[in-house]
Amino acid sequence: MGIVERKEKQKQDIKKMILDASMKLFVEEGFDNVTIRKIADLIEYSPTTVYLYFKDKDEIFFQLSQVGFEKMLELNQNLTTIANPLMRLYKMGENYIHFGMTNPEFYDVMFIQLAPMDCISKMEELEWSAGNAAIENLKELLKECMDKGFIQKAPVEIVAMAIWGLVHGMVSLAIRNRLDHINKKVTSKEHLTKMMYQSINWLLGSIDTSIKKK
Amino acid sequence: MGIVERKEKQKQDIKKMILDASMKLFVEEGFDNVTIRKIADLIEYSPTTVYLYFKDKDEIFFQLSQVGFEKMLELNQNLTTIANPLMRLYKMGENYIHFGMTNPEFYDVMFIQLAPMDCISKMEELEWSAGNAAIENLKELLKECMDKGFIQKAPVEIVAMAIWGLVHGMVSLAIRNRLDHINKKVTSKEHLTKMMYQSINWLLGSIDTSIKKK
DNA sequence: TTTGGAAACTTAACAGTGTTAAGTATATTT
DNA sequence: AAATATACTTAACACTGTTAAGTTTCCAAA
Repeated sequence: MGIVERKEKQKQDIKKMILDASMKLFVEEGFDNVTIRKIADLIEYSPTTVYLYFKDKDEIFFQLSQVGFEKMLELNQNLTTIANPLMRLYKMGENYIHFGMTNPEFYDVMFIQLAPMDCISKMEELEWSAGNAAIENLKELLKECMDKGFIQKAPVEIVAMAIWGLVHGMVSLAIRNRLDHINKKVTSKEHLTKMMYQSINWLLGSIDTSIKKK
Repeated sequence: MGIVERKEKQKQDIKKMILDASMKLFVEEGFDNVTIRKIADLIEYSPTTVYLYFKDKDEIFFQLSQVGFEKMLELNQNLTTIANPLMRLYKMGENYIHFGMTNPEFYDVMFIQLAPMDCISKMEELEWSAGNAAIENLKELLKECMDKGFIQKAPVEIVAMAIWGLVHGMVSLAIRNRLDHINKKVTSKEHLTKMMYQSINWLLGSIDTSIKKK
């Protein structure tokens, strides 16, 4: 059965070629410039071949978003060494913001575009597991913060929504050019990122119950 | 000069017809289903006529976003009667969330879609005045809260970014179907909205310095 | 080794998109 | 009445995602 095995491998190879080509277009030219025909050109197949490996365009974007989640997970490796849960929460927020601001296309397809979610709702048995895992991660960290008395006890979903909302809100506003005049100075990407760090710092400072309030 | 006047009025009438038709498609069928040809069908003109009144599709979306800002401003009339600035801030957040959750298409074009911002950056002399005015509004309210001792003094842009980020983040995640599994229960639009209210309540409770902390 | 059939891939097309150049009516001015 | 300016349309260009039908390639059984 070496043949059927090799065939399967070839199939996976072409699938990967398609995703790599999509990724290249996606990162270099942005979401809207990923077209089936351009992908086909890059891998030197006809456009219809793409449909032999992916149900539709949404599925390609779903797969790209999965790659994004992997990249993000990798970035979060630096959290494991931080013992203090509130500091870990801060660093998590910093990682999130940094990821979004330096990989806007990935961030887009992971958290803004409808395509991947449409794909999930179309395909039975498929779900947003990577996203949900990230949410559960945040919720657990918050629970740890509460249990250890770093922040006041409160319904964990409510706080998680607030904190995720905070970082996602700032990053997505920036990506969609809504923060360009938040202050008088020129707001470069780098400057905005630093301001966001200050914002999460302000929030965590406000809810921190482990330090004496003056 | 009665004729040139009437001509000008007719021109404005057709412009309004185009916007009304766009709005109808936009609200009833969503952003992606607004096409020049469908607009033309509705107003019973040829597609090219639309281009005699608007530079391109982006300009139509820019105009629609402006209508959205007007609706939002109207909604915020209920703030004027609230004396306590922190309560005003809470109600402002509630208004914002309510607006976004009940007018997702408008919210989309105002704060998520790139089209209106692209229009602004293309047209010289055009700027995001409605959005910037809303930001200034928030900043002033925050300053009042700080001056009157309701919340700790902090750089107002940083806090504004955090709070706007918080509400925008939650609403845009909801609109883009990323909050569907934030908890085990079925998360209806109404339920999510209530949770968001609790989130802003949690935040404002955390930063409120006007009440004794236990 | 030849033949049958499955698998892989392409051609051509459908129905749609935003946008524009060129042409035709309509209305106003000279 | 003729010339001109305004309003509008026809036809087309260059794209898009997607699919039905046809072709080529490859592998297994006769």
